[in-house]
Parts: sequence; structure tokens; C-alpha cells
Amino acid sequence: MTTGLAQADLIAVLAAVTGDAPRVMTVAAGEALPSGPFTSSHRSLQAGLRDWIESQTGHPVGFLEQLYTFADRDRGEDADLRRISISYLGLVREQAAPGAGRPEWHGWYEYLPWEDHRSGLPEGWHRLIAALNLWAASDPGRVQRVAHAFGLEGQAWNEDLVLSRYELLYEAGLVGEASGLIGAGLAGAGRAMQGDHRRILATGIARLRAKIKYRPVAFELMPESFTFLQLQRLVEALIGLRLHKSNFRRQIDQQDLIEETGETTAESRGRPAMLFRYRPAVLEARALAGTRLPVSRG
Amino acid sequence: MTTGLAQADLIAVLAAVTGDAPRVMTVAAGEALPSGPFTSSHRSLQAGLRDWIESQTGHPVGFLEQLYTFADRDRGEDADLRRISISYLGLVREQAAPGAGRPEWHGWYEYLPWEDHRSGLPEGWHRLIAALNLWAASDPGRVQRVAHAFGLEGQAWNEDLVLSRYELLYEAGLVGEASGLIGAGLAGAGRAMQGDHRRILATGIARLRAKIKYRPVAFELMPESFTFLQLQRLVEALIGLRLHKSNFRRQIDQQDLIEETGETTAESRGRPAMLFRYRPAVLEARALAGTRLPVSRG
DNA sequence: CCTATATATGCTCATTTTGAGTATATTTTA
DNA sequence: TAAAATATACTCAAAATGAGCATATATAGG
Repeated sequence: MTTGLAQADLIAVLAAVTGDAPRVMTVAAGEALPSGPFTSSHRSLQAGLRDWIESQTGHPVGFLEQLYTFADRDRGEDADLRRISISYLGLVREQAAPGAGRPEWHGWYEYLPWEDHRSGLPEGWHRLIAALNLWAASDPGRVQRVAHAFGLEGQAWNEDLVLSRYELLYEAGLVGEASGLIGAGLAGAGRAMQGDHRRILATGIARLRAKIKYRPVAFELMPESFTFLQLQRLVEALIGLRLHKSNFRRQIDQQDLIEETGETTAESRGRPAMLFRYRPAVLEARALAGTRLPVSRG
Repeated sequence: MTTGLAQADLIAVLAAVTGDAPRVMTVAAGEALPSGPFTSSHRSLQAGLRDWIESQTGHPVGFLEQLYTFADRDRGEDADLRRISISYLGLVREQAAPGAGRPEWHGWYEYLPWEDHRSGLPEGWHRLIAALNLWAASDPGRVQRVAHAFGLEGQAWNEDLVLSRYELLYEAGLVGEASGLIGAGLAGAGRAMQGDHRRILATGIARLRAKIKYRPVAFELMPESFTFLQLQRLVEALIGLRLHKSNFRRQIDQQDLIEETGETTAESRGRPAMLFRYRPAVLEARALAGTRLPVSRG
């Protein structure tokens, strides 16, 4: 056919953070991302998805951004009618699930355990790398790509390369979806999802990790008031790395992103921490990092 | 309807640079971006678009990346069947157009003249800003947004905010599309395009300007060998700003992105410049800028 | 009450990166 | 041969970053 008719779906990567566990909203007992047909009952994609998410989670979506549109033939069952999936990344302040449990939240490192480096190398890392290296050994190009994506052979671990890593594992047949068996596969290779949902999750995490460096998106996931350490733990959860405490502090308050509420926490032992709130007015006014280019003045 | 059936189109922002003029491929006498229905004769979106572009331009597309998927109701003529447009950004090394002229290349600042600050403030700038301010005056929020997007009132010009600026001009009714009249509008407000094509162009330019800061995409637009100044002029054309010559040099060769070919140019007067070539091998190996976060070692 | 421990917050300092400008080299043109 | 034009190389202050240490204020246990 040449008409361009297609079946259009929406699919969402909805992220929230509880304590130090980043989570993603799932359906089908944790084996799929929420999705559904794109109906014309809403003005726009964005507005429709927003309403739908709010009805599901019971809470407004602070941040919602289009991720990617997939339309590969092998995604469709019907050979004539193509399936187009438009994916979105949304950030919500997590709450107790409404209706006691329908949309389930799962820790996203269940699905991508090799992405969490907060406590050194994750469980199953060495076996996973060994298997990857075995697959790569025959081809110098593969060895190069694996070393780059996973930070081997003296190269630094780059937390943004989430999608490259997933794709390499997929090519190597090390994630369940590749063999068509959900839940199969190596220890350390994580839990599988239906179709290409885990790939979409990887895309969402990659986008979020990249974005957090130049846009204050972390605040979309925080409660109204919070301590510095809570903010740091949240960012660490998202990027899967530990941060340097006082340098993180310095960076945040140099940017004038937050202000004291005047109150302090009474929790835990140790000196009580000051509480801060986000200053959204600043967001628009700021130059937002921006240039790496040596712009000329005058 | 609730089936999610839709009419799917592809639309491309194809960019090239000639001398110091950035260009975009157009059809319909420069009033539209090239587009067409998405047919199932190709394995994937990307592959299909790539073939199509190569047949049109006669040259391979080096870089091709999905931009955004639009599906607003007001884009469709038929109320029942939604129209989904999947837009792409592609970079090509410009050549003489094949078939003597069918796909026309137009300088992209024809459409967005307020974006070119290489020679100070562009023509018509003051009238445009005056008109914007008039529109904004009634609402402090608008004043704030305009000042931020256009770098007024002490705020710095941020070359990445291409889309915000176009959207403000649209809201203010200062671009032709807003009134339904192509070619109408204020001097300095640029040439209009059909439908939302100019908005898609703005999206593409914004993406390219952002990307060039952390990915060596400029080389996709350069010839095989080139001088430092040619490279600088190309980057300046894309971001619409002048760069500091020796700092630009330093930045480029600190990154080991290029190497000498051993030859020099004989053109023009003055000392001949060394010729360089891009070292693509490095691309994969490099850490690619990355972190602005204070990652902790050990 | 005093001390050990835990957490929060502040400070220092060497190193690297950036911004801006100046100096030298090699060519063409008058 | 001098002047103009372009290319390439240095210099240096300011700002940002990375790493660690110091001080403040709480709790817990004796």
C-alpha cells in the first residue's frame, strides 16, 4: 500500500523516585509499559496523554516530553497496516497508587541492572561483560563498541550511553527479548518486557540522564520541600552514580535554583538539615548552561 | 473514532551549507519542506527516508535523526482521520542540485531572519522587537518570556531558543502563518511556509544548534578536506554567531577531532592555510563531553 | 554530663578550562 | 620592498572543577 495509513499508539515511560529507587510505571504484572491507541478525543497528543496519565496515577504530570516514534515493520502483526508507536517520557511525584495497585511501579534497575553503579559494579556485571566480550571477540569493531559503551579498557563509564548498551546486549542476544523468551537469559541481564518496551525504557532513561545536566528536571520528581541530601540522592538514583557532596551543593546553589524555607528536618540523628524549595521563577530567567562554543564578544 | 487509525506522513528538514549560507531543501517554490506519505515499502522509517532523500538530492545523507512527531487535530482536513507527521533532520554535503533545480535549496535565514546575528542585529530587528513588545505589554508573563527568548533587558542572547522565539512570534501574530496569509507580515518577520513547516524548520535548527555543542556533526556538512577557517565559518553559519578564532582552534584540536592532510590551500591572498580531515575513528572512542555533574571518584 | 558518632554545612587549594588579547609567520598585491 | 591579508602560536587573568579537610549541631550511650 502507498496510502500511508497506520495504526497509531501512544506509549509512556512514566518515572518517579521513591527514596533512592527510581521507578517506572508498568502494566501486565510489570512486563509492559502503559500504552493504548491514540484516539482523536483530544486536541493534541500531549494533552491526551496528560489526561490519561492523570486518570491513571491520580496526580498531575509535571514534565512530559516526546521521546521517539517507532514504526518498524517487524513491530506489526498485520503486514498491510503499519503500527506507529509514539513514546513519551513523563515525570511524576510518586504517591500511593490509586485504587490500590493497578498501575504498578517497578524499580527501573530491575530491567536494566547494569545501569546502577551507585555501589560499585552491579551484581552479575562480570558475567555479563564476559558474555559480551565472547560475542564481540570475533570482530574488532564490536570490541571497540563494547569497550566504549561499557567503559572497559581504560575508558570511562558514561552514564548517558543507556541506549547503546541496551542495543549491544540485544545484538549479542543477551537480553530476553532477543530470544523471544521473556524472563529467560543470563543473571545480570535484567528482567525482560514485552515487545520493544525495554528498549523504550532505555530510551527514556537515556533522555532523562542527559536532560538532568542542563535542565532542572529533578525538581519535577521532588516533594515541595526537601533537603540537599534528598536532592542529591534523587539525582544519584537517576544517573546511577554517586556524587561528591559539597561540590554538588556548590553547583546547585551557584545556580540559584533553590531557596531556604526557613525550616529544618527533625529526622534521623545528626545535625538537622535545612529545608529548601525550588524557585521556578528562575527557570525561565536563567541562561540554562548553554554554550560550549567560544562565542566572540564585540 | 477510537481505533487509532491515522494518516502518516514523513517530513524532512534537510540542511546543507554553501560558503557561509546555511540552506534547507524546499519544494513548492520554497514554500514547503519536502514531505510525503509513509509507505510500507521500506523496513523502517529511517531507511525509507534515507533512500528517498538520496534519490532527491543525488547524494547520501550522512546524519539523519528524528525530530518530532506532530499530530494536532488542526493539522488534518478530515475530522475523522488524524494526520500524523513524523519529522526528521538530515545533513547533506551540498552539491549542484540534480536535474537542474527540482529540489530547491533556500537560505534558512530567509525564513527566520531574526536568528542570524553574525553581523550584529539582523535587518528589521528593531521593528520586530517593537511589535513583540507591543503585544507583550499587557501581560508581565509575556514580557518575561519575550525578554528571555530574545535576550532583551540585559539577558544574554541564547542561540538555542529558536523554537521559543518562533512560537512567541506566532502567538503574537507576527509571522505570516498566523494570519493564514503566506508572504504577508512585517518586514523582518521572514518568509512564511505552508502549514506548520516553518515551525518544523525552527525545530530542526534548534536541534542542530544544540547538537553541535556536544557532537561533531559539523563534519557531516564539510567537504573531505577543509581549513580551520572554513570549519569555523560553517559552525558560525549554523549557530548564527561569530566565534573567537584562536579559542575555536584550541577547542577543536584539543578534542583530536581532525588531523592534517599535509597539504595547504592556494586560494586567496595571505598565508596559505593547512588542510585538515576529520578523524571519524575518534568519534566512537571519545567520552563525548558528557558530565556536568560532580561525580565522586573512589 | 560527657563522649562517641552521625549528619550538615562551610572552606581551601591545586588543577583545568575558558575568555580575551597579543605576537609571529607566510603569503599576495601595490 | 612595503603594506595588507591571512594563518598560526603564545600569554595570562578569571572562572570553574575536583578533591579533601574543617567545623557545627544533632542523637545515643555510658
